[in-house]
Amino acid sequence: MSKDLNKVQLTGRLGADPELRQTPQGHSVTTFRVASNRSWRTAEGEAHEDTEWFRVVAWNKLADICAQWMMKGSRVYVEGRLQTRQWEDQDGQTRYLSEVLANDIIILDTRRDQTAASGEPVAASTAPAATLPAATVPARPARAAKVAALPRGTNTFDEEDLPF
Amino acid sequence: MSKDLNKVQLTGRLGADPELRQTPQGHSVTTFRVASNRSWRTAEGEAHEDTEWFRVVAWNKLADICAQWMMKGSRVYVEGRLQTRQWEDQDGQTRYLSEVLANDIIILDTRRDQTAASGEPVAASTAPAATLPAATVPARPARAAKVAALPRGTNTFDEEDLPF
Amino acid sequence: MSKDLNKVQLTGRLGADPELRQTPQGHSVTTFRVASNRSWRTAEGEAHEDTEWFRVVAWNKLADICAQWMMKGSRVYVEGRLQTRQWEDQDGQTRYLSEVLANDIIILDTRRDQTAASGEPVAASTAPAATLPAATVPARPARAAKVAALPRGTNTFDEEDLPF
Amino acid sequence: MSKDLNKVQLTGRLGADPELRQTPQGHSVTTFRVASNRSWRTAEGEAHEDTEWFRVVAWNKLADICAQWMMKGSRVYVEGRLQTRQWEDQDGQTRYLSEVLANDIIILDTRRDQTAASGEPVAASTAPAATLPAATVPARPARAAKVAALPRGTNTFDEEDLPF
DNA sequence: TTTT
DNA sequence: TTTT
Repeated sequence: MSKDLNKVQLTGRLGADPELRQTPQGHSVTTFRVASNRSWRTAEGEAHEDTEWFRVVAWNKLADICAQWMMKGSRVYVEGRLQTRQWEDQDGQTRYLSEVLANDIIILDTRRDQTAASGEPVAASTAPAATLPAATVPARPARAAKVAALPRGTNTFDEEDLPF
Repeated sequence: MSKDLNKVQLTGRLGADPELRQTPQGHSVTTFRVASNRSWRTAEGEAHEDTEWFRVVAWNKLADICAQWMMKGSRVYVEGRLQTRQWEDQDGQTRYLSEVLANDIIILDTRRDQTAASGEPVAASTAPAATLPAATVPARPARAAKVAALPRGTNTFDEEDLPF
Repeated sequence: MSKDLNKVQLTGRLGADPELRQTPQGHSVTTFRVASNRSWRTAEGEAHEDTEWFRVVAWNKLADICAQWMMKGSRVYVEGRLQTRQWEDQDGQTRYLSEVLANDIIILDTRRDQTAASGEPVAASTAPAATLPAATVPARPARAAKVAALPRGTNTFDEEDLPF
Repeated sequence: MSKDLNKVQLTGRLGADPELRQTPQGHSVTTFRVASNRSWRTAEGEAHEDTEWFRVVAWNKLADICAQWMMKGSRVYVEGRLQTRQWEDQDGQTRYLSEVLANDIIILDTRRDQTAASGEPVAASTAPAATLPAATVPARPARAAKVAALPRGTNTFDEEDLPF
């Protein structure tokens, strides 16, 4: 079996804050949705625009960084591979869900109103990169993990009991 | 609205011959499925492998080239953007289908048994690139377009009556 | 001869304003340099950082957009192919210069002090995308084209008399 | 300092066998040159072709795999980041050399006459991926490391005494 | 210096 | 559900 390329690259803005969860084994998993905008002109010169939504999943250290530095409205670059989960629904229909399993994320900007609560900029506002030491800023409050279902695990971690 | 990146790149082999159809407006549309293989080892050193299937759509000249030069088993590089179509099924459930709208394709090799029928290599066997003049080789027989449904058009062509 | 992949993708900030020139045939050519930063940790946990400089060339409409919307400090995404020009210097030594021939550019943000002169934001500050109609904003003053040398042309335009 | 994208992706064929060397610290370094072909038509329909040569460097395990599985004529996919080394030559001129520091390589095919010597296919002929267990095939004879100069190290390994 |  |  040969090795192939499977790469997705996208930029866009988060539609909501990322959701951080912990697996029973103690691995972090963060999911979020990204709106990627496109604008184009028809042959006649009419302007159009369009938004494509991506579901993104990040694991472990990358998951923690996402939860800490990104929020609703943040603009990000995401690179990863596309994986499509497939299952039978209650009506016996095959259902598909495609998502990007991230392996690299660059925060292109954070939301402007990030200073709202405190009145002064959180470090994240000048935070260049996802690789900055997390400890230098107060993490955003962890979101509760009201997790349930047990879909198929990713192959990176061989877990059968993911929290989403 | 800002312009964003939405790029998918994959290599893999076609699971079946490409399907070429014509829209009522006379545009060519070719669809095919690509199996992209991945192999990896667990921390313990166990070998694993996995296949991810992509649905790919190509339009116009690129559609014609795909139908002419590619077949079941061909190894290809595909680049395009990911688009997810979404609709309500008969049970009122939202269904999703993600596919790659190709804008560049490189034929990495054609199938080995391409000489099977005739006993001599079809022109595709020496076909270097997707950019070769199509007229220099006999096209593979067009597959019948037993087309029906009317999903959402792609924005590239503003068509409402796609043949697939 | 087969068709191959030759793709470069980078993000970074412009080290200086882009330089726009016109060829004798009336084609626009814009060049600029981009600083792409990288940070990493050694195995021992020491932080390091590094800047890689890219020379970028854009042609025609893309060249005009770059000159109009980008300036020193702008953060951009650039995609293109790498080409290395090569020549003999006066000492008979072979010299090389690699540059990215851009085919897609996304402006990720413009410089913060873009309002400096006028006290109010130039249109570029709200400029979402490189694809906006150029006519809606006053172009930055064209930089003079004090052009001279005649390096090897790009193959896109078959010109022998480039202005840089 | 922010984190940026610096990615090169190319396909092409090796102009010569890869050169494997060992650093004094015992790290493997393999270098090779890849010819990436491009064909295009002018507006008038004339066919043109062009070859771009890339210098590629791989380290450690990836270096070993390259040396073992690739040879002159092999077609490969290479992904990495571009780095430009710069130095003063004996005439005080600044010289530049750009190369791709590989982080992923896919072997797209091996050379057809790989069976030449033995009369039967080496395992590499069916070798799908760069990730196959090296031990299942006889390695190609290691090339001698007649190494000398001391250019600037790559930042991945913090070595000052590279063998090329 | 590759390949078709 | 994002953003300009």
